[in-house]
Amino acid sequence: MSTGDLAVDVLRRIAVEPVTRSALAKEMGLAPSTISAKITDLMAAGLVEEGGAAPSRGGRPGRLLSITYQTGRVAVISMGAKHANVALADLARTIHVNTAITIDVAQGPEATVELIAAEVRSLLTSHGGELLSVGICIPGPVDVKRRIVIAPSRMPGWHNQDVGALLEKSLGVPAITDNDANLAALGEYLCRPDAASNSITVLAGTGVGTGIIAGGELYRGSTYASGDITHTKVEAAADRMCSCGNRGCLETIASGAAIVRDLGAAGIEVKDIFEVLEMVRDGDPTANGVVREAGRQLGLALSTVVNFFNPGDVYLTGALSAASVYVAAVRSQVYERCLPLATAGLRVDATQSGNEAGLIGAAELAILHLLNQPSLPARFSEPAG
Amino acid sequence: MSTGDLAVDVLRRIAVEPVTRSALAKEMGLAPSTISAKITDLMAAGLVEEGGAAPSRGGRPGRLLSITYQTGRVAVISMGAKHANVALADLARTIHVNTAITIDVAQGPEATVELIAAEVRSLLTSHGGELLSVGICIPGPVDVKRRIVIAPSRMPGWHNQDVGALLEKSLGVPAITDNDANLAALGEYLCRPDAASNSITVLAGTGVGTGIIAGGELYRGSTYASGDITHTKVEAAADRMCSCGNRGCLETIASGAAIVRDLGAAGIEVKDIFEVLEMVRDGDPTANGVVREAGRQLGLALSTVVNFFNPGDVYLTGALSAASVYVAAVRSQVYERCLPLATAGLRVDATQSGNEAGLIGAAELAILHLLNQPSLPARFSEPAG
DNA sequence: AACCTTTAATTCGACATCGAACAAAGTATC
DNA sequence: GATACTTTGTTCGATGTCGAATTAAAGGTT
Repeated sequence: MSTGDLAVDVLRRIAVEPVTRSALAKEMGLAPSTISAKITDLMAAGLVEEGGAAPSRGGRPGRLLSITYQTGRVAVISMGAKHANVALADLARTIHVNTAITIDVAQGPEATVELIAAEVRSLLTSHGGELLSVGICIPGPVDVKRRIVIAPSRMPGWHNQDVGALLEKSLGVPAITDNDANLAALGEYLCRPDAASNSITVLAGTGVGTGIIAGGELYRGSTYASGDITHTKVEAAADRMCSCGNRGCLETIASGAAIVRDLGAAGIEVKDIFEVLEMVRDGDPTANGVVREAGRQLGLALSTVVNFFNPGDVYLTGALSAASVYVAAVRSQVYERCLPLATAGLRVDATQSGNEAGLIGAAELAILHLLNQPSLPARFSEPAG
Repeated sequence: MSTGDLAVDVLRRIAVEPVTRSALAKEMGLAPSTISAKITDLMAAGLVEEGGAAPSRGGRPGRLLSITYQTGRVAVISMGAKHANVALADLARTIHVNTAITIDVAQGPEATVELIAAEVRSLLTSHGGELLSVGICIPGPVDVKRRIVIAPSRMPGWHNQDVGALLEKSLGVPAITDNDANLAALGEYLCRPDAASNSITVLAGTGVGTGIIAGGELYRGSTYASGDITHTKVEAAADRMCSCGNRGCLETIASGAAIVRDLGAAGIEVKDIFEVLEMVRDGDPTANGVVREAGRQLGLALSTVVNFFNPGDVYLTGALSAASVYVAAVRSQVYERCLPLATAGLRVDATQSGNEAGLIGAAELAILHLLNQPSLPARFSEPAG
C-alpha cells in the first residue's frame, strides 16, 4: 500500500521500527540521496529524530531513525450486531489494548457510536496516549468515497448513515469507515511479510464475507459490493430459502447463524457461535459435525472464486477460523475442487493475527487518512500531552 | 493501460488520430510544457511530424501532430483448435485485414506456427506495410513472464512451448503471447470509451473462458490461471462427468462443445458451433432451446463471480455472443440472481468489436512490447520499404 | 600502526515534470 | 480596422528524483 506521498511512506516505515537511512533506501527501492533528502525534511519538521547507532555490519555503522512523536494513538473499532471490539494502536499498527463492549445496533447510529466513543475515551484515560485518528469496521457494505453505510442487512436503520462523521464529532479527530471483510483482508495482507499480492480473506463469524487484495491493493469493486460469496448456490442448501429471495445460498448453511440454527434443529439449543466453538473445543460430536459441514460448504463455494480469481493466498479469519476442523474442511475442499493450475502454490491458512486483522487494517487506513490531512506536520510536532 | 514511459504513451495517442499539443495535455493530464518537450524529442527522432492546422475554437488554432511512419503493421493471430484468424493492424490498433485459415493444433507448434507465419507473409505481400511486431491469442493458459503455454487441455503437445519464440524466428520481429480470454478482455476494455475500470469478459465459443480487468489493468492471477468459470458447479449438470474429474461443471452444459453434443443426443447431428448458430438464425426451435439453456447456465455461474468481483461491466464475446437468445439468457439470469448492490449500474453487453476484441488486445500488447524494445527509434525512423 | 575493505551517508550534476508567465495567432466586437 | 478576448504553444525557474563520485566511520590484516 503506497500512499503516493513519499514522505508519508518513509514516515510510516520509521514508525514501525527504528531503521537506518541505507536500510530505508534498500527496502523502498529509492536512491540513498533521495532518502537523505526526505529525512532532512522530516527532521526539520520535527517528525523524526536520530537515535543510537545500529550495530556495524563490517563497515561504518548506520544511525537509527525513529519518530519523535511516540504517544500518538489511533482508535480502531470492529463492530458486530451485539458486540464491538474497541482498541488502541500506535502508528506502527501495533495494538496496545483491545476491549470488548456490548452494544445493540438496533439502538441506532447515534447511541451506538456514543457507547463506542465513551469506551475510546476511557481507554485513553487508563492507558495514556493522544488520540490522532479513528478507524471502524462495519459489518455491511460501505461506500468509502461518500463515506456512508449502504443497505446493511444486519443493521436496519443504518442505511446512508455517515458513521465516520458521528465519530469525528464525538472524538474530534479524523475518522475512516470501511467494510469489516475489506479491512480484515488489508490487515492480513499487512501482517504477513510473505503475503501474495493477490489474496482472498474470508471473515467467517455470524455471517460470512470476503475481502479481496488484487495486485497488492485492496479491491472494493465498482459499487463497493465486492467479496460477496454468501449467495453462491450450493447443492446441500438447495431446499433452504435465503433472505435474498433465492434458494440454495451458502449463507443458509455455512454461516455462524446457520450453524446455531442447525444445532437448534438437532435439539441442541445454543446462544451464539462462540458457544458452538466451545462445544467443538470440548469435543462435542454433533457440534463438530455441523462446523465441519459448514467448512466443507464454504470450501466448495470458495473453490469457484479461487478458480476465477486465482489468488496466491486464501486467509481464514473470524470466530470460525479458530476451529481447526473448520479450517481443515475448507482447505481440503479447495484443494480437491480447484484446478491444478489454480492450486499450484496456493496457500489456505487461518489468520495469524489472533483475529485482529480487521483492527490492523482499520489502523492502516486511519493512519493513512491522518497523514494525508493537510495540517499534519503541526499536529505531529506538538509535544505529547 | 499506461506503459510507464511517457514518450510511448504520447506516441500511441498520436498514432490513434492526429491531435494537437494542447489536446494531448488535457487528455493525459500533463502540463503543456511537458507535452511540448516530449513532442520536440519525438520530432527530433523522426517519429512525429506536424500536419495541418486544427480548426480554430475561437482562438489560435492548434497544429495537428501525426506519426511519420504510417505503414508499420502488427500481425495479430487468434488461434483455435482447427482454425486461426490472422490479421494485420496498424499502430492505432485498427485492423486492416482479417483472414481465417485452417490449422490443426495436433500437428504441433512448429508446423502450426509455420502455417500462420506463411499467412502473415502473404497478407503483407498483398496488402503492403512493414511488419513491426506480432501478437497471438492462445486458447489455453499462458505464463506471460516465462512466455510459455501451460498445460492447455485443448492443445496436447503444446505444454511448455514458447510460441512467441517460434513466431520471432519465422517472422524476424518481436512477438507476444497471451491467453485468448485475457486479450479479449483487454481489447473490449480498449474498444469502449465508457468502459468500467472493473470488468469481466466472457469468451464463449467451443469452450468458455473469461478475462478480468481490475482497476483498469488486465488481471492475470497469481499463476496466470485467472478467469476460469467452466468448473463452477451448476445443478443442471449434476449428473455430467467433466474432464476435470468432478461432476456438475458448467463446461459440460454451457460450452459450444456441450451444445453440439446435446443436439447430437437429441438426434440433430451438427459439425460445430457455427452450424448451430446458423440453425438458431434460421429459427430452429431445438437449437434455440439448447443455446438459450446454455446461456441460462452461464448466467447462473456468472452471477456467483459478479457477486464476488462486483464489476461495472460484463462483456460477452466469442461465437455464441452473436446469438441474441444467448445474450438475453445470460443477462436475465445475472440480473435475477445477483444482489441488488452488485447489479446497480451493472452493464451486461455483447461485444461491439465484431469478435475482434482478442485481436485488438493482442495488437495492444504487441505494440507496447515493440515500443519497449531498446532499439525502437531506429526501426521507426526507417522510411517505409 | 598503516593500510585495505566494507558499509553509511552526503554532495553534486543530470534529467523529467510542473506551474506560472509570456508570446503567438487566431476570433469577436465595436 | 483597432481593440479585447481566447486559445495554443514556448520559455523559464522550482522541485523531486536519480546515479556517480566522494566523504565518513567503522572492522580486518599484515
